[in-house]
Amino acid sequence: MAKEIVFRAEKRHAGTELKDMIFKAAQKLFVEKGYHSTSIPDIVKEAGVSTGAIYHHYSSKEELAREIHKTAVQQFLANFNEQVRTQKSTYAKIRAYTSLMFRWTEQDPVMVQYLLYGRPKEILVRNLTVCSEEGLQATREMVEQGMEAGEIKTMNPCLASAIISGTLMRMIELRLDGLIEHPLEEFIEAAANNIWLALKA
Amino acid sequence: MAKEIVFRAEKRHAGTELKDMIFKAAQKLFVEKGYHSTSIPDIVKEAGVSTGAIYHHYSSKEELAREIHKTAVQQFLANFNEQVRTQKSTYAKIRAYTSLMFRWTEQDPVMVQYLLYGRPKEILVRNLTVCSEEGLQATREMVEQGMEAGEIKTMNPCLASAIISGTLMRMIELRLDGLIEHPLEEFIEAAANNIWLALKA
Amino acid sequence: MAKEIVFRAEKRHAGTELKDMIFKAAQKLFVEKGYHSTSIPDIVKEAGVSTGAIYHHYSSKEELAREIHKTAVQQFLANFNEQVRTQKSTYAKIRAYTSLMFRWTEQDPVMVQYLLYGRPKEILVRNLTVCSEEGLQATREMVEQGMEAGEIKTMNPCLASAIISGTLMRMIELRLDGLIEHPLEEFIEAAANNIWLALKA
Amino acid sequence: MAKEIVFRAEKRHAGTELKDMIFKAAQKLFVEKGYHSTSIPDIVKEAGVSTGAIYHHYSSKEELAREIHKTAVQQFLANFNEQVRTQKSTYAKIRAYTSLMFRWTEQDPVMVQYLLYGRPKEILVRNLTVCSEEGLQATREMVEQGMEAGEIKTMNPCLASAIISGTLMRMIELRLDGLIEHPLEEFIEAAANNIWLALKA
DNA sequence: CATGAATGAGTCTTCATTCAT
DNA sequence: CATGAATGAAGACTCATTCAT
Repeated sequence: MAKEIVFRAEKRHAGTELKDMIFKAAQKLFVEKGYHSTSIPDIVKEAGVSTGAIYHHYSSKEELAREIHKTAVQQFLANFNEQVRTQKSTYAKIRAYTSLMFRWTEQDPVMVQYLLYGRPKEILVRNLTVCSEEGLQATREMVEQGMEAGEIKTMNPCLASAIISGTLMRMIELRLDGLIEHPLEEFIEAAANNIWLALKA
Repeated sequence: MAKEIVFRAEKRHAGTELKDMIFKAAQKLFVEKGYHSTSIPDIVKEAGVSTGAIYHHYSSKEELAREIHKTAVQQFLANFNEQVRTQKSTYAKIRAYTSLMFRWTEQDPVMVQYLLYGRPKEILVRNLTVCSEEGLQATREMVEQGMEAGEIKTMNPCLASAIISGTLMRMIELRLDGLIEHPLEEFIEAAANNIWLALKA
Repeated sequence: MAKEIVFRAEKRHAGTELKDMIFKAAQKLFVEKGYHSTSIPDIVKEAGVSTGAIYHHYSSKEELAREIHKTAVQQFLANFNEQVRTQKSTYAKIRAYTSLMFRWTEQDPVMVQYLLYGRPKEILVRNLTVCSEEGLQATREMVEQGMEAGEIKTMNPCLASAIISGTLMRMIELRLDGLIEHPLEEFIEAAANNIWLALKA
Repeated sequence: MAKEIVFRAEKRHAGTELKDMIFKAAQKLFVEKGYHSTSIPDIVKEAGVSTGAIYHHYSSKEELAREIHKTAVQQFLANFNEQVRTQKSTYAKIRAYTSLMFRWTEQDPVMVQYLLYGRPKEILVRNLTVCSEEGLQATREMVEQGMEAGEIKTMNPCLASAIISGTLMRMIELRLDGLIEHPLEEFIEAAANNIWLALKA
């Protein structure tokens, strides 16, 4: 329980410090104020770089947003593969998934917020959060394997996925909004167990 | 089961047809393209009214968005009070809640979408969807009464609420995104039952 | 000295109270905030009438301004003819002119302000205040008669007029701006006498 | 008398040519058409720059107007200090003041017009022309020193100031309005002398 | 006569993006 | 690589004016 869990956050393009400063400043502002309310001048100020520098590293504001999104997704998937997929039983997977998301939220709320709210509705063509798209795939796969193995009862996979990801996302949302005051780590056990009650064969 | 359920959508200020046309056009566009990507000229075109008419009825684009939001919330609460609160047992309430939201989604997806995604993050100060704020209150109350009555097991109320509203919201989201192809009505029974498994004493 | 001096301010179009309310509200606002910063809605609020009423009585905002201007000029000329022109000696005329303007300022600052600042530069084609145009004529005539009579020394009539009207206007301006705290009546004697020193033969 | 008098008009921020072009175009238009009747597109056309350029150099139309005003005041004060304050006798000062204003009017009527009419009534909070505020201070000081030195008779200083500045302003006004057809330089001698008659001890 | 909802041209301003230095 | 002045299309909003009731 005391072993350190490291959340993957690979360095982007080593050597380009400026690019990283821009990335972080933009990520912070996009989450804080939203994509449209964040102007290039805002990022310029926050990152302490010049306008030109931004366009040197990203072809447009949109690409910058997409890049941040992509990074969030990649981190999510890497973490999921490493910590969730590797589990044997479905229950263990659900517990690991819960643990992953709750811990990550406490550790890097900005990134998780981007994953949840960064719904690039007005940016990207498709209208899905990470948790709807890549996260959905991952959750669905987990559910279907669980059913095949007879660990999860026969039910509509979408419903099963919705119970898992819906509950987790909602808890995170409540925590980020300040409506839950305790660290989410305290709820890992209970959340996973109750979700399991709804699904188990 | 066959009795017609009418969703409350009271007419605003009879006689002000234009106001209503503006309201509906804006609501549609805000959901479709998002608040910031919807310009006043867009609304003008969609509603077939003049720029001035919009500002005659709403003091600003923001107030227009707020008004739409408020209406959505009011309808939600009215429906909730009428259809859910009146139920006796907690299970019946959860079932009624599920039924309400799933049917409503099929009947007026635009309004429900506004309730879910209309998260006026960049508009209002607080960052909560209806389902986080008013909806949260409603769900929480339901949960706490259920616990007092011994129908729901003792657990963190936030978690219990998250299981209920998270699952419902996620199902609706998947449906609105086209990832669930069947009408949500088909899932009322199953969703309510499985949520109940996670909560019952 | 105690006899009541009445400043002419004939009623406009007896019977149309509304027109008068509009006139007064507009006059007040034009002086307070300037022509361009006063909107029709502003006048509607101040006068407590409807938009339509304004356009019923005046064909446009500009005409309203012109009407106010015209009225101010007419009052000025009527007062001038009655109180100044009737004087015998040039000194008496200057004294009467000074008295007229200073007393009027104390009695109806709004009207006088309109006369001075109401420079309808952006409204009318010509760029002259009352005091430049009609007032100029009046002053000039006074000056030229004084010269012919040998009371005023031979000098450029424009310069003579400028000394008279310039001094008076400046005093009024300082008073209206609050830089002179005593009523202008106290300065009638001194102002007239000193102006006279600059002009007398 | 034939020595060239140079009116101070220091260059602003060398290297920012555009800023200067904007400044001059706006100054011209504000004088010609008034602040409110001059639109940003008007300035864009007149200056031959882009909209953005204006906002790159000035934060708003209002700030632009204020900047022009400030510059006019600064030039006025610099000229006043250099040419008027340095004179020994009060008569010499009045003569120098007259000379300064009349010559300046002929040389840079736009700037002087801004000083006189640029009354930023609807822009600034206070309602005073340069000649009412900074100019007033300057004139008043001159008058009070003259009285202390026994050169000007004892009288209300406001009245004395009004005689001086009122006469000058009025002459300039008449000249700018085309009612005086000769260059004001021809009137320096006479104006100063007659003003002096009204004030001398 | 009076009303005030409706109009739409025009206003100031912002901001993503480019490019000469 | 980096800068930031310059661009201009597009945005939200205002307001004088009209007209059906």
